[in-house]
Amino acid sequence: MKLTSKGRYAVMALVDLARFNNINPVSLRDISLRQGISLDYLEQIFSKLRKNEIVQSVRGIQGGYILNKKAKEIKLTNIFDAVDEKVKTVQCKKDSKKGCNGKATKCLTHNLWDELENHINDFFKEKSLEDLVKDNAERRV
Amino acid sequence: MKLTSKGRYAVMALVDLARFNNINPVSLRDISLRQGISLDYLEQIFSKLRKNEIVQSVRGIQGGYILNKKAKEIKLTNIFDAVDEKVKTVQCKKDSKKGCNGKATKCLTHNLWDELENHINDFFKEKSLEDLVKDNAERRV
DNA sequence: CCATACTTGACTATTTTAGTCAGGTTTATA
DNA sequence: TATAAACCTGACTAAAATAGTCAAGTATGG
Repeated sequence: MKLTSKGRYAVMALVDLARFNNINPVSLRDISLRQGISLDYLEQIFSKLRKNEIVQSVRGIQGGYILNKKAKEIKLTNIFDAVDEKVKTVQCKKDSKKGCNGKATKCLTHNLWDELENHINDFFKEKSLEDLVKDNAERRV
Repeated sequence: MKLTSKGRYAVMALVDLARFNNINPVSLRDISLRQGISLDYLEQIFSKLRKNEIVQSVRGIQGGYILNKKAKEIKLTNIFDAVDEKVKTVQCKKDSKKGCNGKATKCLTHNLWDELENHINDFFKEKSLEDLVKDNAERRV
């Protein structure tokens, strides 16, 4: 059970961005350098974040990205949704009327995995970008 | 972020086993048929469960496996440990004195991932096999 | 003594991840 | 209005992890 780096990077980059947000757009190049994430990969990630209206892009020289909402209103769950980082505990279709794996009944542990999924998602729904900026203030270099 | 089938199968198989446990050893063949898990794969999984003293094997005709402790005392966390299902949210070494990714400081979101890991592990520590048997009683066929 | 059941370890196809690479387009500003 | 800085897009791929399979055992109860 592990987090993929796409989800992790998305959050790292947004926290980075959120810290400078009120001043100017932040370029991906800067985030790339500060966070040690490949620029090309960041572009993929930010493309999704923009489509999901988490960030806005500012083109041209001195351009970059800014948050599209207040940091308080951006929850982890929004970020993960945007980059397709999903919590998957079962293989069986969630909403199928049938049971799991073609059986008539639910698999023995179906409820457990649902519960686990909810438990994790609750965490994601609570945490906002603002919380992260506050909690994790890294000393400037 | 997803659960691997090794961990899921281990739990499914143990719940199946726990339901018949007081009567006779349960053969992997039966579990395989009931749960739709390949016998060979189950053998790999049970080998680890046995080494970690979650189950005992009973050889010979009418043999199989029985739980090595009371269902109440077997927590999800024990099962996942046994089959190497680990919760991994960070890539950086957990106990390294240095920061993450060779930097001097912790990465911006390090605390967050630690918190998430703990949140998930708490869930695993609470749930016992007994809980699962009670919660998920599947109607016999 | 042998069928049943467990045991072990090597092997492999598939899928996913974590990017790279190439070739754009847009826009601020000098 | 030229151009450099920045974003945008999609195809491609190496490496790792996953989810098993396969083969060849060993132990034991009846």
